[in-house]
Amino acid sequence: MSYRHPDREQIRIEDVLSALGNPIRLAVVRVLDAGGEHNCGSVLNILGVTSKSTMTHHWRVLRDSGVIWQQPSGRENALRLRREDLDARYPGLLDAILTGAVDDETVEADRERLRSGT
Amino acid sequence: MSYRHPDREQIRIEDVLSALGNPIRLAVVRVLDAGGEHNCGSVLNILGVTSKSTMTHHWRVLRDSGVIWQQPSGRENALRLRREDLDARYPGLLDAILTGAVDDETVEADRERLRSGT
DNA sequence: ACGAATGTTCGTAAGATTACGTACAGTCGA
DNA sequence: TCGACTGTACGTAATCTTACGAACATTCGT
Repeated sequence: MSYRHPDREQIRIEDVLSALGNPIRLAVVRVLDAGGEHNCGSVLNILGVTSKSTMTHHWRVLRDSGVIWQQPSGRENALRLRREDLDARYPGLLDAILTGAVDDETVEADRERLRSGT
Repeated sequence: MSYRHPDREQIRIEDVLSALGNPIRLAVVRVLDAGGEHNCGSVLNILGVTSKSTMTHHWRVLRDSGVIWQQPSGRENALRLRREDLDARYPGLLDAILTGAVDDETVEADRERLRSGT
């Protein structure tokens, strides 16, 4: 069986934003964007967190908002970022978000360095 | 009395995304971006919705996430989009979102035309 | 066919979000 | 100073979100 995904034209920016406005789901997108083949378990291992059932919820949010493809393949689910669709509908959005997430880490690390020692 | 706003470096992208992942708040940002002087009441009138107390909640979310400035001025609250800070931290993000919101409306209107008549 | 592997579904629960009315605090104008 | 105006604070309520364990369905390898 396969999942229902929104068509490209059915994607809505507010759904994309609220999907990515969650640390776990944003981290998922960063993992998928970094490349490589991924399934639920591999992402779960990389993030080193949460239960499978919790992730099932996050997969649905990401799928329903149009951010990822999730396709059963054997007993696994192949996961892919819908970059082409997102770039077509919202040029620059995904890159700005991914770059911003990296920037947040940098800024956070800088603040940390300042706090402990000079 | 005035409000607590995050410094530019304290802004976090996930907070920005979840703040804007709400139709009312996204609409607020579009109104502020369109220019002109605004206070709570003027935005409330333009959007033509919801109660003042509900909006007080949304002002807080937008303020705490670093999306807007909210400054008491007389008996009103001046509202301004923190475009410089957002552009500095997340280049291209705000424009991509605002453009995307417009695009969503266009796509929606096209789908509507197709549904009713040819 | 059996057992291991992958991921979903279901039930449950704690906490967050959104919404609204009423009461309140501060400011302005007459 | 009094009343109107702007917006917040508080209480309440419905709904959504996030999380997790246990049971389950499907697929793979042997």
